[in-house]
Amino acid sequence: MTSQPQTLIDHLRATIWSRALTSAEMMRVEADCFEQFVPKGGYVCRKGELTENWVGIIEGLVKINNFSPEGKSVTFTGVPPGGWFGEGSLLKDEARKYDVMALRDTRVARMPRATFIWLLDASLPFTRFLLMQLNERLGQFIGQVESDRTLDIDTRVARCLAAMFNSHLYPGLEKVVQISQEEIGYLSGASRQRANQALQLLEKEGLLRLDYGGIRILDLEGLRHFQA
DNA sequence: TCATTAAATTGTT
DNA sequence: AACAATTTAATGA
Repeated sequence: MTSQPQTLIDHLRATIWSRALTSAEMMRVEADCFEQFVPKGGYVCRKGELTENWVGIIEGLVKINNFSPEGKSVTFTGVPPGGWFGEGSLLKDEARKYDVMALRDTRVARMPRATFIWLLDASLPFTRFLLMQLNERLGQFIGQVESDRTLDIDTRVARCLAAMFNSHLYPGLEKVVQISQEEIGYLSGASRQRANQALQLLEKEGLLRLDYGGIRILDLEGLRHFQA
C-alpha cells in the first residue's frame, strides 16, 4: 500500500463541511476533535449508548447495522472514508439506534456534542451541509424502499454500491473498496451466493471489477442507472 | 528468500 | 448449507 498516512487534522481540513468555516471556527474544531482506532470487527458505537459525538470515517469502512427481533443481522448502509454520521441522534439528544461496526481496521474522528451544537448555531454553511446530507440520506432510503419491493437482486446490489459512493456525501472517494462479498450481501439484503452472482453480472457489464477481498468501481453512473 | 500452514474469501452446486 | 478452489498472511527454516 502506498497511501500516505493522513493525520486527523488533514482529514478535518479536507471534509466538505469544513471548507466554508471561518479560521476561528476551524481552530476550535481542530482542538476539540479526537481520533480513535477501531480494529476490524470492533464496534464504533453500540445501540443504546448515549450519543456523545458526531463521528467521521478517516480510513477504513464501517457498516450501520441492526438486529431484527429474530436476531438476524440487517445492514442499513456502509460508510466509507469522508462520511459522517450520528447527527440524527445528536440533534434529538437520544440514545444510538444502531450498531456501527468496523468492517476493516478503521480510524474514526469524533467531534464532541458541544462542538457540534456550537457549530450548528455559529455557521450557516455547516447547517447547509447537514441539510444536504440529510436530504441525500432521505433520497437513499426512499430509493431503497422502492428497490426492496420492485427491483431484482442484481439491480439492488448495483444501487447499494452506487449509494456507497454517493459523490455528494463522499466527494473524491477512491473507487476501490475492500469489502467481502458476504458484507455486500448484508448491505443489499441478499445471500452471499446471490450477491456473488450479481457482482459477476455487473463485472461482465463492465461496471466494476472484482478483486480478492474487494471491488473496484469502474462506472459509477452506470451502476446508479443499472437495470437488469 | 522460500516452503508450509492456517485463515479468509470466492466460486459453484 | 456445504464443498472445493483460490488468495493472503504468518511462520519458521
